[in-house]
Amino acid sequence: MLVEKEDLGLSLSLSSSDALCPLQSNLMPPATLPPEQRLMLMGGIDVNRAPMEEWEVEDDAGGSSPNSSVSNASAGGKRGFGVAGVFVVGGEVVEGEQECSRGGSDEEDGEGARKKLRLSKEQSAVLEESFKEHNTLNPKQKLALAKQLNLRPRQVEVWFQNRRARTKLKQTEVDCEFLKRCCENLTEENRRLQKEVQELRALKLSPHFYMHMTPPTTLTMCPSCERVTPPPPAVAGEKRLIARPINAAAGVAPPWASLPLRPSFLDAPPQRH
DNA sequence: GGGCTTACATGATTTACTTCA
DNA sequence: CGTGAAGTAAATCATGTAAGC
Repeated sequence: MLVEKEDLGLSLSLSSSDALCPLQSNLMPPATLPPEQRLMLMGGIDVNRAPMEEWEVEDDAGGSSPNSSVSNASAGGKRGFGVAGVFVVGGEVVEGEQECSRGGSDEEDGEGARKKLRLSKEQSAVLEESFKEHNTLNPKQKLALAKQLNLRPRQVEVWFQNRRARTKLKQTEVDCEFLKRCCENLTEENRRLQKEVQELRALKLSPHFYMHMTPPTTLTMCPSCERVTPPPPAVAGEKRLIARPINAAAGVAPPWASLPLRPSFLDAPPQRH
C-alpha cells in the first residue's frame, strides 16, 4: 500500500531521495493524512477498540514477553482474543464482540474468522511520535501508551518491535546502497588513476619528458593531508607536468564527494538498556 | 463494473539470544 | 556458576488493501 509506506516513512524501495538522505530515514515525519479511501474503509471507526479491563489485568507484571505466553494474546490456541466494540466486517459495520484468532486455525474460518486488526490513523500517529522520542519502551511507558491509545500493552509492544525491525531493514538497505555507490566511485577512481599512470609512463619514455618537467623543488606537500601544492601558474603556452591533489583534474569529484552523510554502520552500536 | 491475481504493508507469533538478579 | 524471568531481534506467518488485468 503506497500510502501507508508514507505513513511510516518505511518504504523499502530505494528511491534516489532515500539514498541521498539515509540518516533521515528514521526521522521521516509521520503521514499527516492517510488516504480518504482508507478513512472510508475504516469508516472512521477504531476497529481495535478493546475494553480496558482486558489488558489491565493481563499485563499486571508490567512486561509481556512473547515467551510469557500466558499473559498475552497467544494464550488459548495459536492465537485468540476477544475484542469488543465496533468492527468492519466485509465492508459492513458490525457491533458487538469479535472473537479474534489466527485466520489459519481450523475452527475459525468463515464468518467467525478474525479480521486483521488495523491501527487507526490517530493510533499510528501517536505511536510514531512516541517512537521518534524513544524507539524502545519501558513497561511504564508501554502501559501509558496502551492506555492512551486504548490498545493492549502487547499490541504496543508488538508495534514497537515491528517498527524497530522495519526501520533497521530500511537502514540496512540504505547502508547497502551507500556501500554500493562507494564501490562504484572507487572503481571509477581506480580506473582513472590507472589511466593516469599509463599516461605518465608514456611520458616518461618520451625523450622530451625531463625537459618539460617541473623541478621537484616547486612541489610542497602538506604533512597533514599529504596533498601536493601546485606551483605558481605556468607562463602562457608553457606545458608542464603538475602534481596536483587527487581528482582535481578534469573536475572529477573524490569518490566520497557525492555520497550521502554517514551511514548507520559508522555509528556506535546501540547500547542495550 | 466485478472477479481474479499479485505485490505490498503491517499486525502478530515463534524462536533464539542476551542480560540481569 | 547455574537458573529463570524479562526484553529484544530475527524470521516468519496471516491478513487487509491497492493496483493491474
